Amino acid sequence: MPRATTTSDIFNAIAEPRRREIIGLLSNGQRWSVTQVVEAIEHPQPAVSKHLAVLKAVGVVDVEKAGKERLYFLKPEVLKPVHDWVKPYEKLWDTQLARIKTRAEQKAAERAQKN
Amino acid sequence: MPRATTTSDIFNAIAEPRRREIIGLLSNGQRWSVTQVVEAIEHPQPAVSKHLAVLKAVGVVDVEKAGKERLYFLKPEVLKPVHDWVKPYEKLWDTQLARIKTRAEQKAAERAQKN
DNA sequence: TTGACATATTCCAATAACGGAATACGATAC
DNA sequence: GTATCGTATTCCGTTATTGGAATATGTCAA
Repeated sequence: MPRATTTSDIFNAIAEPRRREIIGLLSNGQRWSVTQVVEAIEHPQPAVSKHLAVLKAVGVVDVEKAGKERLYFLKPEVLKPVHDWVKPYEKLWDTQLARIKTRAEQKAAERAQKN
Repeated sequence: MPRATTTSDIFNAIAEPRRREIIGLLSNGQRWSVTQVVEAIEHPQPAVSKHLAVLKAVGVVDVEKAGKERLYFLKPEVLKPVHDWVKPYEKLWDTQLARIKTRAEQKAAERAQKN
């Protein structure tokens, strides 16, 4: 069994850095033509069109026709599963950092006592 | 150019659902032997060992030897880049929901005025 | 209708994933 | 040392991906 398709879910779609970059561009809420995306990220037009097709397949972007242009825009809510999955772990490194910080403060307090 | 390696970064590593599942298991902060993981997720041992190897390669888990067992545990901070990347988008679907809510409230207010 | 522009699609080559099966390695116990 | 348990590794076949190049499709304007 090969690796899951890039279009099989949002986790596979965003594994590719340039696709995350495109999502980042569209995050300003504006509609972007393919040419604009091509100019922003430095990559040939066919490659960009392919990445956009993957993003569209998983639903994280959608298109609007405008004459000869295609205007892509973000559907951010499709990223929610990623957020929901990773959010709980935030607490783990938070508490770990908190623990380190606490220990550092304790040592500082000990040093202060000695003097 | 082929797809990026699953071990090339955390985004590629977590694209595979069973690897996310394993991360979920280890999120209780305990050390898990391979056998325990095998029993928890239903999957043959070699497959689990391979997934663990990928997770270890990107650093999101680490191992400790204990006799003939290998005890794996989570290094949650490696997930931080994923969290950091996706977090800003939260606001987008939040405001979108907020906008819908606002509109609903406006309509309710309009209806209230008519009566 | 011809041409120019915007975008999508197709074909290619190279690469790596995944599960499965078999097997190898390593540690303990007898 | 031999058996056994726990785990890792190797080999296999199938399949998708990626960028690149070339080309096709579609839309508008002159």
